[in-house]
Amino acid sequence: MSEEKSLNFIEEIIENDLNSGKYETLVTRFPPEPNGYLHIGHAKAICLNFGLTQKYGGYTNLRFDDTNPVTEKTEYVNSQQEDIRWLGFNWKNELYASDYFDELYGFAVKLIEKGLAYVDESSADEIAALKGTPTEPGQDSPHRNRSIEENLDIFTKMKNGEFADGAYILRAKIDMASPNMLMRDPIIYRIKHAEHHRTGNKWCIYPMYDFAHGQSDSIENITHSICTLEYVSHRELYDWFIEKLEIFPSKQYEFARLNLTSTVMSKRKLLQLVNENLVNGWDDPRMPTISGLRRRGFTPKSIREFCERIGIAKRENLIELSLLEFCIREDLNKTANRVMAVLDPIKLVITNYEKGTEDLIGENNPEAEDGGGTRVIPFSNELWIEREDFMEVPAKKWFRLAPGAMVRLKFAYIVKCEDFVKDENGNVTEIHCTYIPESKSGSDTSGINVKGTIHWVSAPHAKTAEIRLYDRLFTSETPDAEEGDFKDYLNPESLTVLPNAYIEPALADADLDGRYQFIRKGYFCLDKDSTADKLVFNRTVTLKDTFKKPN
RNA sequence: UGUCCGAUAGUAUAAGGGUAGUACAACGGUUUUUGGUACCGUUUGUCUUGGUUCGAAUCCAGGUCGGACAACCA
Repeated sequence: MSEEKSLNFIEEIIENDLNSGKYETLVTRFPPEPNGYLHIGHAKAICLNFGLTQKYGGYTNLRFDDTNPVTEKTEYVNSQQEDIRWLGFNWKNELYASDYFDELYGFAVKLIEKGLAYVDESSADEIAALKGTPTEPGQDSPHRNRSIEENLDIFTKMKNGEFADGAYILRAKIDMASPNMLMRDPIIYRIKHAEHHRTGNKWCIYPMYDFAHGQSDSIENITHSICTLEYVSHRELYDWFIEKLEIFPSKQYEFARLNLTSTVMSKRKLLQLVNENLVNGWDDPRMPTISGLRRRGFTPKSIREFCERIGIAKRENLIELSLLEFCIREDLNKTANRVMAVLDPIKLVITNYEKGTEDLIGENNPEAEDGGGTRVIPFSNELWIEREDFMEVPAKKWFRLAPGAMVRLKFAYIVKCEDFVKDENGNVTEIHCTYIPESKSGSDTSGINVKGTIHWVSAPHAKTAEIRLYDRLFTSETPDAEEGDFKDYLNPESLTVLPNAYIEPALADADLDGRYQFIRKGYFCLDKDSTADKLVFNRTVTLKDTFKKPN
């Protein structure tokens, strides 16, 4: 028997509509405004819309909602397309609301002819004054009852560029006393003498969102127009236009947008972080943008998995960052090769190692489906190890290096700490060990069992690299909800740069697509800032750490 | 003071009148040449008050709490 996987509320609606024969083909759309970069919240909507048509058949359009020429740019169109493709989705048609400007203009004329729209020369303040409040009804504009002929005449002149911005607007004639503020004669066209990224200067009037979105859905025969909760109150208007215009009845459904702990998601706030140089651009690896996550080392698969796991519902939610971290660890654990890098080095000298150097064999990834293969790792009597792997006075349950203690050097020998050197400030500068020749990894006949295994890099063979460690961008789990400015809660330690870490020589061939586990330190990837002489690695995420530090 | 939407473990999400389940998190254990992985286990929940019913997370009514709505933005 097949496993019954439960459906979310949108899937239920779709299955009902398909089973009842209401629709034969499912058509959805992803409709971003090209005015910024896509973030993980958009990824949720992308996975939903494209995922639905992958599951039920039909197709998904990519439609740019470009009805406001002053905020939109081709640059954003391109970056948004790149991000959607990177996530692994392909749209059926690439469309633009601006493709429909002629048709939309015709719809406006039709509404005027039906006596359902009028031009209004009131100022923005005057309109606001008559709008009422959520608890009080509004009042009719003095221009509400102009003749159809006059409305048509002025609207034509608006289109022909005879008026300055703001001189007139076109409003739907609905009900100034409606409990829904959006139904109080909403503005549907405004004059904007601005160059549009696609239509250039052809138009000087542009439709508002409410007069473009539903009609665009209808033109494309979108069956299920899925958007976020803040559009719930727009649905009444959405349906009103479709009804009065007598066009294909697309239906709008709303789900709760994604909120993630310790970050912000609003475009306005992300823009502020970029503009005020609080991060290094839209693709800063600390940003929740798709491009930031990509640069950080997240995989498309991990993001799709995340979107699958968070679910689709109508209640507001705040997802814990740990779920995103789980998703990327789960993917990388199976795919990332294991290598060794020492982030905070201290010298370890093996006093009885006479061979000079030796090539050892290391497994690339025992968790990989194909076994991962092996590589050569050079070894010598002088190594770099992690400073935190040595304690002069070991804590309870410490099973790394300490005076007299033994540990396994990963892929190599067991060593015993015999001595250490301190500088005049009391800092340990060098650790002296002896090794057990019979304990070589893979052919250990020593019979010695040690609890600790530490990573290392041979000092004479090591390459250096810059390593960038990232932590959560905000110290508050809910920076949006805190008192005062959200920027007051930025985490000052969200970025730590280690300019001179040591990496094993095999990493010299790292490329931008590679994903690596630095053994015991986390998952890393090469950053685009790398040059031939200077490699830069980003830490995608740490390994899960269940070691309870003393104290 | 209005209208609309919502409420299930710490966080999400199922159960659609009949055993409140799953995942992440947390905690404990086994295995381990990564204090990782894998495997096993533990803790924690139906906002509230009534009603309908043999039986309610589910249906109904009232309340409480949270969110959205007064841009010539989307």
